[in-house]
Amino acid sequence: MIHHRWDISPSEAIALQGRLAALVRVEPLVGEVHTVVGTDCAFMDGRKRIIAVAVLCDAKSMEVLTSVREIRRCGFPYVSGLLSFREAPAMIAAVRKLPRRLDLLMCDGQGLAHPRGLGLACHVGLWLDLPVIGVAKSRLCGQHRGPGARRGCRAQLRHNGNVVGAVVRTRTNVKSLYISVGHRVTLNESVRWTLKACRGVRLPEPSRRAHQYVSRAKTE
DNA sequence: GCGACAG
DNA sequence: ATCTTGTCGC
Repeated sequence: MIHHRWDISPSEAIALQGRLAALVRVEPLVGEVHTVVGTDCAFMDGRKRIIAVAVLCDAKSMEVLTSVREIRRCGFPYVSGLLSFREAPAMIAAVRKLPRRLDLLMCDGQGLAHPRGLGLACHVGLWLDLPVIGVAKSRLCGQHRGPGARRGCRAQLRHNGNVVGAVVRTRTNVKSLYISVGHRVTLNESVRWTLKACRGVRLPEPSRRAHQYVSRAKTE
């Protein structure tokens, strides 16, 4: 069963990740991608509440079509490797508020590039049964050679002998991004969509807009 | 014991 | 993530 309780202990969460990881599917996208959604979270009242934002963009122009938000009380502490238990509940609720259908989702964090193969992007993808790409700004696990300095350069991210993601230079001479599969998409498609969505800046447009919106919403 | 550690 | 202003470089 994919759906489960979220109010569990860190040790129970780790055990659960082991079971859920086996359900993640790496497969080509099905059908055309017309819309791409970006999500991001921020904290309010000194981490007492969490706000999640989901921004729906047109896949062709990457223009924003709609955005929604969800505010909840924080129910789980930040623990490296257990990020989804802290952010996924609010993030999932926000995505479900979107009025239109979404074809692809970008999460701010790792997908398969996770110690137990179940990063935030995988967890959200399984729960919603949607194609999800993990777009992280820094490394959680695995090693890699430095990708070239030019936009488009990439390097394999491997962990325990497996390729779990790609380190991608989305902008020349700017810190690279850690891309990995969340669910129902391949690593190559993930990299291509990420590059396609970066309009001259480091972060893909849906993610960048989600970050802007969540920061703004927090101050209102 | 020591260093690493998504957001 | 969050606390925070201006500043250096492409």
